[in-house]
Amino acid sequence: MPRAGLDRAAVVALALAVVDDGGSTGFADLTLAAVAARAGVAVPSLYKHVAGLPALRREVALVCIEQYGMALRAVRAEHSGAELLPAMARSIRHLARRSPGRYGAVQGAAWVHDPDAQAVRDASVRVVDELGDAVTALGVPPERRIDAVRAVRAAVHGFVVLELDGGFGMPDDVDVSFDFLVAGLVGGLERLSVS
Amino acid sequence: MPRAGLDRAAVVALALAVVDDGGSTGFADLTLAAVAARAGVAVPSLYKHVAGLPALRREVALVCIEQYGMALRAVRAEHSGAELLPAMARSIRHLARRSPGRYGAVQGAAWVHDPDAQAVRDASVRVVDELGDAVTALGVPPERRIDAVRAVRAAVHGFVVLELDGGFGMPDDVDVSFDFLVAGLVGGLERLSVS
DNA sequence: ACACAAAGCTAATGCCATTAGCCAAGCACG
DNA sequence: CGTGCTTGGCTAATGGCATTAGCTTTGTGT
Repeated sequence: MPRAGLDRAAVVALALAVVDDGGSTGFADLTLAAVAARAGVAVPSLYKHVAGLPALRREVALVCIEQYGMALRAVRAEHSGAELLPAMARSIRHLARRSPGRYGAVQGAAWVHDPDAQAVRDASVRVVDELGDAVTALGVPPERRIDAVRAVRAAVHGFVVLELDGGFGMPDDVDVSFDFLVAGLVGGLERLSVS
Repeated sequence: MPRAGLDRAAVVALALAVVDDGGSTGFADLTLAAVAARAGVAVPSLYKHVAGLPALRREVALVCIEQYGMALRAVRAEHSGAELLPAMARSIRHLARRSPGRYGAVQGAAWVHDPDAQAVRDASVRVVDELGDAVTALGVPPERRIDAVRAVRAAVHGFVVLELDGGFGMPDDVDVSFDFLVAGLVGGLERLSVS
């Protein structure tokens, strides 16, 4: 029987493929059995490369969060000033729609109290910092920065989650609603810089 | 062996207790085994009262969504005009913090494409209608009503989800951030009525 | 050519949901 | 009071999953 030639990275890549194929619940539904099937290998063989399902989830989440952060950094390289925040918001939604499973991996903050997930936490902090720069570029004063970032995260994340779960029953144009939300957000934050 | 005297309602009540004890993942972690243990009964006995785990989840979700809707209706009975929306937002967050597991049940919109979940969908629609009334009371014009409701849902839901998952790393006062978010939301929507 | 580490495997355990089929409790009616 | 049926409980069996233990084979490095 020929070897499959797996390694840690290959297993994570297969897991990402499973997540991608699983729609918006792809991450929650991630299973060692599915990864093993895709690798053409028996389930216990995976333990030669990853410590178990929770560890694999952690690795997958790390990749997804880093990808998320890279997307935001790319946005920052191409936009500035008041354009930065709306561009980031659009980028986040775009990412979530293109890879709903991976977006789900970014969410599930089981990491918060997991001592083995420092890398995941660090990556999350970098993402939040990007958003902080964007609100600052909007003129938000430093003492409001945290509140502003929280508001942005809440609004964008909430919208995306509701959209992915099909929570917006009406067929009415969701793009318009998103632009409306972002415009309101930007307007509200800009007014902070003058008042 | 004496009978346990269960019925459908009792099983759902036990399931709600399991959800309540399970923190913010209580709904996701709901298990027939846990319910059976609490009932002092073997797992298969539950099938005499509910059709299975998915069905039990549906029943639990229905209770939670109706409770959610009742809370909003209670708010509407006590507030009006521009005070209605902020009061509802606070009520939603309060509910979520007091019963994170139940809030999780409201979320998981697996119901959207489940033919057996019409009652759940109907209850959700009633909740959204409450919010629609609140934005209307703020002076939002009818053609913006849908966008406004979506923005409110996204912002509040996003905030609550991030808060429950511990997604707000900083210890900085989360109450202040929530008030900030709600104030921004109300301000943005009010400006629609004049422009 | 040999030895040893790494990468597969099978077998076994345990937890969960679900189905089938058995048994006893309690009520309903003669 | 008894006879019997409905009903709510049970055990046993099946199948999916994760995990652990321990065996075997492959490849590589010397």
